[in-house]
Amino acid sequence: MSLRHALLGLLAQGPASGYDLLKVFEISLANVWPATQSQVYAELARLADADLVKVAAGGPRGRKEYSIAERGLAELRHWLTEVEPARTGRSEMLLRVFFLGQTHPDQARGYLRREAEVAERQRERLAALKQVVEREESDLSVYGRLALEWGLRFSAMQREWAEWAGGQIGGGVGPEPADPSGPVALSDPAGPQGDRGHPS
Amino acid sequence: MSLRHALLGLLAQGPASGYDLLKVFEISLANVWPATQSQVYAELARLADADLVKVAAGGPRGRKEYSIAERGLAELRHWLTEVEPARTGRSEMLLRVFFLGQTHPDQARGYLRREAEVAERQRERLAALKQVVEREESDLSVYGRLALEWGLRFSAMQREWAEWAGGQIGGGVGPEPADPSGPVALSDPAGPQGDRGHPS
DNA sequence: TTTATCATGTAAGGAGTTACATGATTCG
DNA sequence: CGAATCATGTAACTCCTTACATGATAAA
Repeated sequence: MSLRHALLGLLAQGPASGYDLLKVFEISLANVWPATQSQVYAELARLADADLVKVAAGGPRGRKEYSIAERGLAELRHWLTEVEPARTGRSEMLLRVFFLGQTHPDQARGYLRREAEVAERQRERLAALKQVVEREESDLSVYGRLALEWGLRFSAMQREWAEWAGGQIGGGVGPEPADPSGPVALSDPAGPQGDRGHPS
Repeated sequence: MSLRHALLGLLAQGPASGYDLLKVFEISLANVWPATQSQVYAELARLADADLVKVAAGGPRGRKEYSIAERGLAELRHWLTEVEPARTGRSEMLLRVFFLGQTHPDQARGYLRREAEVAERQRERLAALKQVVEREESDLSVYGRLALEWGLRFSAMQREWAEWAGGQIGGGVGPEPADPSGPVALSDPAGPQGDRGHPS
């Protein structure tokens, strides 16, 4: 139920319409908590229904201005300080890594190289944003900067890991004979496979 | 649709029942792609229906043994090499960071300190697992190791960031007067807020 | 006047979670 | 015999995505 809290958090910084909030999701929260138009409008309606926000209808073109209510602020603070964050990460990127043995080493290396490149582009984008933010003496709060720094560190880590990982694969760099049907092909009858690593 | 590919990936390593696969999800893929019992059984049925896997019914107690079909293997390889990974990360942890200005600096620091501790425990757990894996001369494929290493690097990064971030907050370490209703309280009428950082 | 932007909603479906429900077999 | 484990499924609900649908106002 974190979309709810994202909306409360934004409304705690000042009143806004669904449309306004949507913009913030696109520009600013896109990489932390993406949300679609459908979702935002629906959740705002629920929030108003639960008296966590107040609505002032009647702006220019059907515009509704939402502002946080006492109960909403209380809920936000409760969530921030007393609710244990869910850490159920899903990573399509890592899921693929587990099964990369099903491809040629060359393809596995290619996959990791592309990941390294994507991470590097991301890092550069954030580094540029950081420059802008620092130069402009900031609209951006301390906390926004912390998130930005997380992104920088994450993308640097990701790039370094992907480069290292690419180097770990096989010895052969040129084309090698394909191994017949997988990496180790554990098809023992005694149930499937032993333990595997579990990161994050 | 990655649960589908996770199942195909596991079945590519050898036949298994839904129950077997569930175990793998609990032990091994839990941190990369968690899945529940409901989900696994339902998806296996769909997979069989689409002829991506074959079923051999009739084990001891209603046990059904699934094995990957040609089409399934083709789909798996296609996904691994030709489908661009979705990078839509959601992070409850970072979402909170954005709104930490709604609490006392002390509480914000507390939050980040707890995150650092959680990350450190995670790191230790993975480091221990790495030792085991290295000592046992490994059932764990090269690729499992790559994922494990990712987890180690990620949790180290997370811990370092959280410690650094805690230090960035306020100057005051003792109790400070609460600021009335938020950090900067951008309640300007000219639409909501400027740009904010967007990490990963 | 046409186009872009502002502004809000609904509907259908996929994916995930939690809870319920049932029964067979093995081990102590 | 009773408990643990093996083994499979269904139902209800929440959350998210994609697509459809509509209309007002501001700027060129």
